[in-house]
Amino acid sequence: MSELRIATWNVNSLKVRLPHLLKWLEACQKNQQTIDVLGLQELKLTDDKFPVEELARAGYLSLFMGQKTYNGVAVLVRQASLTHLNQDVDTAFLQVQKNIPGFVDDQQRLLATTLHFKQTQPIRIICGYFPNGQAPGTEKFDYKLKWLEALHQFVITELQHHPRLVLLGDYNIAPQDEDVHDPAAWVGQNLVSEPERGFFQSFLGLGLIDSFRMFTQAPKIFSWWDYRMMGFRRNAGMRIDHLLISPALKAICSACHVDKEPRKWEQPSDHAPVVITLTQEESVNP
DNA sequence: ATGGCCGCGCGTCGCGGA
Repeated sequence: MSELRIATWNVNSLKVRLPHLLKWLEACQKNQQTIDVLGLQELKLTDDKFPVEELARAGYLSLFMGQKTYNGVAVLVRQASLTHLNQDVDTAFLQVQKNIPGFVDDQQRLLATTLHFKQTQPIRIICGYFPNGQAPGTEKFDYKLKWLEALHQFVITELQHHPRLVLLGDYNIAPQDEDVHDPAAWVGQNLVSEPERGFFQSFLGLGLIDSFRMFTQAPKIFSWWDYRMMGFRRNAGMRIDHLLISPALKAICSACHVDKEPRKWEQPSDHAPVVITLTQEESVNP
């Protein structure tokens, strides 16, 4: 029996958070919870500043698309998890798509790629940093809805070509009231408003499954906590980072959890990583 | 305790984040 772990983490500046990232990857490995694929969001750096070498020394190949100050996404894959035919950057990241086709955007928010593993059949990864939206009624909110509509169309096409698909990232949407620390205070606001939740449901309507809700979870599990007002200490958070999986992956998905540990460290990201485990009977591509 | 943040940039406050 072999396992594959796929994670998402908004690091809120990779420059500041690289030590946390390396420490977390190492800690996971030490705990027999090695991360095989990691989608990162909010790199906040240009491509020339991406820490390719440091991550390579940690055993990971990197696909990334950054910009100055804002946004930026990456997909990391553990080299040792890839088949022997996919051992360098050019062969590891196949069928790369940068941003949403047909959606003109100067913000770097989406990477899609296909990975070929030793442990299991190929998997399509779509890593997104969904727009924040600021507040309903603003231009940024309109942009968020347009981005979501374009993504919805893109995912329809992707599912036709890639039955084994994970749509992961910082969705900036808390899908249900149970994903919000104080639902009454947040009614109609950004991250929980009806149109945003409507788009989240529309992804489920395509057959995607919220991996987190496949399993019994303790109440009040969140993935983001505001830096202000002692959000983390009060567990005043939201669950806005998600891994949606296609039906073909549902049967082998055996766990999904938020790892709060890195949020407790000094100078943390305001988001915690979320991890899914895929369990396969045996190796298929030795 | 009802309120306190953080990262970035030709910056020393304003913006964006969520």
